[in-house]
Amino acid sequence: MPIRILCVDDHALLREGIAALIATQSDMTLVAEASSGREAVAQFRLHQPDVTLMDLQMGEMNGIDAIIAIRAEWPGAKIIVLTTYAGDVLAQRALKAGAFAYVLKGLIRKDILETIRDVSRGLKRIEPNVAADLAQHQADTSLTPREVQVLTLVASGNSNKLIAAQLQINEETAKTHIKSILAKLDANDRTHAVILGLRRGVIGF
Amino acid sequence: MPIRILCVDDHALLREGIAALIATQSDMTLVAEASSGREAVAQFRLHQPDVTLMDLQMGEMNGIDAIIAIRAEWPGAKIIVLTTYAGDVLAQRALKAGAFAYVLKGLIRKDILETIRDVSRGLKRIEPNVAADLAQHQADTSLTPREVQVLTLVASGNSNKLIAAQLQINEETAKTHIKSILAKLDANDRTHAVILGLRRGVIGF
DNA sequence: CATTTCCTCACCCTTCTGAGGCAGGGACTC
DNA sequence: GAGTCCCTGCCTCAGAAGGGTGAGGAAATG
Repeated sequence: MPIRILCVDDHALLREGIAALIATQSDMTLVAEASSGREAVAQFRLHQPDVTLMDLQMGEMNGIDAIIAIRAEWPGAKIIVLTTYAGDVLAQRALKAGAFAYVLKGLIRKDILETIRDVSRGLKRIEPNVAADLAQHQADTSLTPREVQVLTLVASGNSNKLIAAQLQINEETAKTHIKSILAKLDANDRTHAVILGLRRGVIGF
Repeated sequence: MPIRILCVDDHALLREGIAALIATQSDMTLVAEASSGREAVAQFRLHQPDVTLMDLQMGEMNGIDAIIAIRAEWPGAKIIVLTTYAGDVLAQRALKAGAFAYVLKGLIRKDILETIRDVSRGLKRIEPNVAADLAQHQADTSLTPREVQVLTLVASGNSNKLIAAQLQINEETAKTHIKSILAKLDANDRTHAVILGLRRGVIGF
């Protein structure tokens, strides 16, 4: 009984690569593909695959929301996050959402196939790189929702005054949030904070 | 006589996808793969393919430098840039370096195959999206080398004083560069400039 | 109920930033 | 040789950013 796999990625070429890779394995079969989070949920509903390979960056519904949606309906769903690169915060969120593994695209075939087999057996598996990142930062206090909101506005080039206006809070409050963000991310200034936020997956591009 | 193709990308999975795609076409054959710019030049030297598919973001030597190196040796080399997403500046530089086409990953098979055929016949081809971006910004004066250098330092969270120290120039000069950058990119402040620089491919991640 | 976290706001103070204008020297082009 | 672009430097000055500290209310957590 082969491992039934669903592949979710908005890059057709990459899905093609996965398909080709899986086709070479006698114990695996690709039962469906999806190019967005929304499609992923639909396809999962249709096929209920043993393992789902899920990208995070997608158009219609991101991977993390898709993971949450799928596991809300099927708590046993085994999902592997397969992403180009993403900061530790994204990895953390994905794992918290119920992902079984977090692997980077660009890995050699063997590693990806092994991860699929491991996960299909119910084992969890984290990339050494990602694990190191997680270990390094998991102790760090992460940003609060409000701080993420502020940082996002900072990333758009807003001044404290404009941020305050948009969030309908006092400018002093905005400054307090900024100060907190700088301290938590260990950033030199707001620009640095934005870069670190991007790198670590706190804010999107 | 099939179109002989070299595929350059640091993602093994994506190369796999390309390979699978090309394998379905009777008039194309994949003669070599490379996972870095350096390898790309070596493989080109070995096989002198009709068409090269080249990613831009790679570890050892980036795609643009690889294009320049290859076309320095073989001015007739037909290279297609195949990238996930990149700003207009990168596209501009790639085309200037001698790329025949600039297409985004995530396109459907047909478009990619058509581009390969067009380029193999010597036609150039630009993505509509990318072309629009280029048209929109090509009038803009681009950043000077020094300004790019300054912006890169800004992105690392350096103050004007530190930037000046690292470049061994006066802080006032650093400020002049910053002012010029802000004006050219039409940015509100340095943070905004960094974001715009990232989006447009002026600076890397 | 006690504690903690988060969001909110306030005040003081120093430093940095960004707008504006100006100008000389070097390199390159026409 | 004239013009242009780039890099460099200087000045002023208002406004913004950031460090430090404190503190109150709301909500969640134990």
